Amino acid sequence: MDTVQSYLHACPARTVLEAITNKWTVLVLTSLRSNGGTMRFNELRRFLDGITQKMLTQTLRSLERDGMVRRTVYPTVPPRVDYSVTELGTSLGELFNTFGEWANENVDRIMAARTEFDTRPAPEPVN
Amino acid sequence: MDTVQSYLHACPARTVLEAITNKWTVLVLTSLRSNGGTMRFNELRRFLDGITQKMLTQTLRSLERDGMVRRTVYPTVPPRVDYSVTELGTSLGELFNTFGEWANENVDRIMAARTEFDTRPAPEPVN
DNA sequence: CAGAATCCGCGTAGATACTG
DNA sequence: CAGTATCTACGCGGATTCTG
Repeated sequence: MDTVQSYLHACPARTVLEAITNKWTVLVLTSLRSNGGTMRFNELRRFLDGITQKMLTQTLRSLERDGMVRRTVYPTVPPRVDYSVTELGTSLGELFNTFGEWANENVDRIMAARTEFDTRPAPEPVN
Repeated sequence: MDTVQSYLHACPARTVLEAITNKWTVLVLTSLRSNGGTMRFNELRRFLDGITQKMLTQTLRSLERDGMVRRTVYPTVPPRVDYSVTELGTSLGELFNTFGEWANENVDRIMAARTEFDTRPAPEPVN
C-alpha cells in the first residue's frame, strides 16, 4: 500500500489546501463573493474588521497569483484598486458554501463532543 | 452592513475551519477513511510517512475531542489502540472528497495562473 | 506498541512608521 | 487611497529522549 505522503507530495488537494489554510484567505474570498464580487482595498479592510493592512495585501496577492482574484488599478488620483473574484475563485467559493452549510448543521455535535471530552474523568491509573 | 468579523466570531464555519486548518488533520482523517475507517497508532504513523509522533498524537487527540475519531484502548501487553473514524468524521471526510475532486479538476488552472503571475513583467514606473 | 515530556527553529501574523 | 518596509512575538510543528 502506498503511503499518504508519497501520494500527497504531488497531490492537487495538497496544493489547494496549502493555498487556503491560513487565517484570511477563505474570509477574503467569501467577503468578495458576498458583496457582488468586487470590492476596493479599504472597503475589504473595513468589512473584514480586524485584518491588518499587511495581511490583507498579502492575502490578496496570493489569491491574485492563484487566479482567484483579479486586481484592477485605475490610474486616478487618489488611486483606486478593485479586487474582483474570478470564475475560478467563484467556483472554489461555492465549495466554501457547502462547507459552511455542513458547519451550520454539525457545529452543535462538535461542541457537544468537546464538552463531553473536556469533562471526561481522567483515566485513573490501575493500581 | 455587518462586518465579516462580527459575523464570523461566533460562526460555525470559523469553528470548523480552525479545527481543520493545520498541517495534518485532513490527512489523518483521509487516511483513516481510505483504510476501512480504523487504524492503529503506528499503522497511521507509517502510512502518513513524515508525521512525527508528537503531531500524530496531537492531531488524533484533537479529532477525538471534536468527535471525529473514536479512540479504543485494548488493555493488552503490548498495548493496542485503535482509531476509528466516527459518523461525524465520515460526514466531514466526504466534503474533503468533494474538495479533492475540485482540486484535481482545477489545479492546472491554478498552476497556470501562478506561472503567468510569476513571469509577468514588473510594472514599469511611469517616467 | 503507544505514547509523554522537553527543547527549539522558523514562519505566520501583528504593530508601527512611512510613501506615491 | 493603497500600499511598502521593518521589527517583533507567538505558537505550530519538528527533533530528541524517556516510559508503562
